[in-house]
Amino acid sequence: MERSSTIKRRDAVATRASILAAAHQRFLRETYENVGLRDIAGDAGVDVALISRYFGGKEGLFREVVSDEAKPHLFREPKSIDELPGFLAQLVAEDDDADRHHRMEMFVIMLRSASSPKAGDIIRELVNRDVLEPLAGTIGGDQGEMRANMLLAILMGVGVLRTIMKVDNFELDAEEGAECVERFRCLFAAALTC
Amino acid sequence: MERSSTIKRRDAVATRASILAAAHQRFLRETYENVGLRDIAGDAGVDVALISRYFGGKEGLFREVVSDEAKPHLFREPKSIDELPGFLAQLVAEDDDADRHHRMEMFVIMLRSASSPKAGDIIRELVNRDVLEPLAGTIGGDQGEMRANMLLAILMGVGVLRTIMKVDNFELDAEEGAECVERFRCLFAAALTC
DNA sequence: ATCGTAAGTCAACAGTTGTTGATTTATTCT
DNA sequence: AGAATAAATCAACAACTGTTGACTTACGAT
Repeated sequence: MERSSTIKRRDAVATRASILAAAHQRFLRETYENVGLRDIAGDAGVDVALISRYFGGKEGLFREVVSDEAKPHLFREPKSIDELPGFLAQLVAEDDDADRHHRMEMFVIMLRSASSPKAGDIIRELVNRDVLEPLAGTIGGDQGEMRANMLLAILMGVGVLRTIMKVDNFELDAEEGAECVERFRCLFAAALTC
Repeated sequence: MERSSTIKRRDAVATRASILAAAHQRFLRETYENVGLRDIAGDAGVDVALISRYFGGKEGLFREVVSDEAKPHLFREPKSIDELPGFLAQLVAEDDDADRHHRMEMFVIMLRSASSPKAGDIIRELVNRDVLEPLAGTIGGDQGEMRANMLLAILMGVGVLRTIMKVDNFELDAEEGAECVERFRCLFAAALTC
């Protein structure tokens, strides 16, 4: 990503970050096994060997991509149950905010590689700890766990349909944008109450 | 699948079916690229070369697995919009019926390999033609397309959460089973009306 | 200025993968 | 029974994967 046109200085943390950024973009668009380390290395402008050297292998690289970026960005903020539908609706419907955009990117990365045997374990652990449990905590009650699952199911379903099935018929122009948010807000509210 | 303990007779259509059945089971549990032709051949009890010979390659095999089985089993029956929520709810909540079971298996196969570049094209075509368009037709109206997308999103989200993320906290015991159906029926109804 | 250490490069490895050609075996028709 | 055809097998290919070791280069401290 950060290829300077001048002579490249030797900076370990810079190249590490460069690899991480390139890996993020690749895993965003391809499956875990369809992303080659040579592709990432090519994008980052470094040698392939450095990846296995710095991250201990492909699995370690993927773990660092999803976990280090997810922690501060996923579902940490304490939302009350009342504003939860609106919050989730904005998350799926609006893409302009940088934070929301990053959140959805993490979701896509997770969805893409969730089926892979190696990446799947990493993702499952992350989803349970950083998404499902906080969400169930916010909802509360003995049905909180199940409600959280239903909300996440909708969230993921939209993600799959959009980025993987590439259907994307949820209109995004400005006038229908607000209507789309409201529609999803209503749907999330129904998942919580019905 | 059909390994007789006696001497195996030479039957082209039988081994073709055997390969197809083995491939179905493999693609049900692994991603397109994680399923090796040698695995399938081993399960079917045939040589690897036969697969490329009969189906023209891995891509052709996958196409035949998803398309030939999907056609008569997916969403062909003409449901009215009123019984649509109940129909979909039973589909996701109850697994006892053989037809419903097969339907959900096809969904899982599609979800597993949707991210793969080669398998994805095949699946997208199938989803649009055999699921999304009939569904939008049943719903009708100018918003039918979008409503169909929302329904499918929920359907897929549940599938992802269950079979890929392996969360599966939707209880399935007999007493809560009916409650689960009702909950999803309500959710699908909300997606249609809100 | 020089030595030591860290950063980066190169080449090759061992293991897969899907696919294809030549060959052998079984079945069917005359 | 014998020839012709289809079915199944074997072996090997070429391309690709992630990973490792040995080597070279640049940097910073003494």
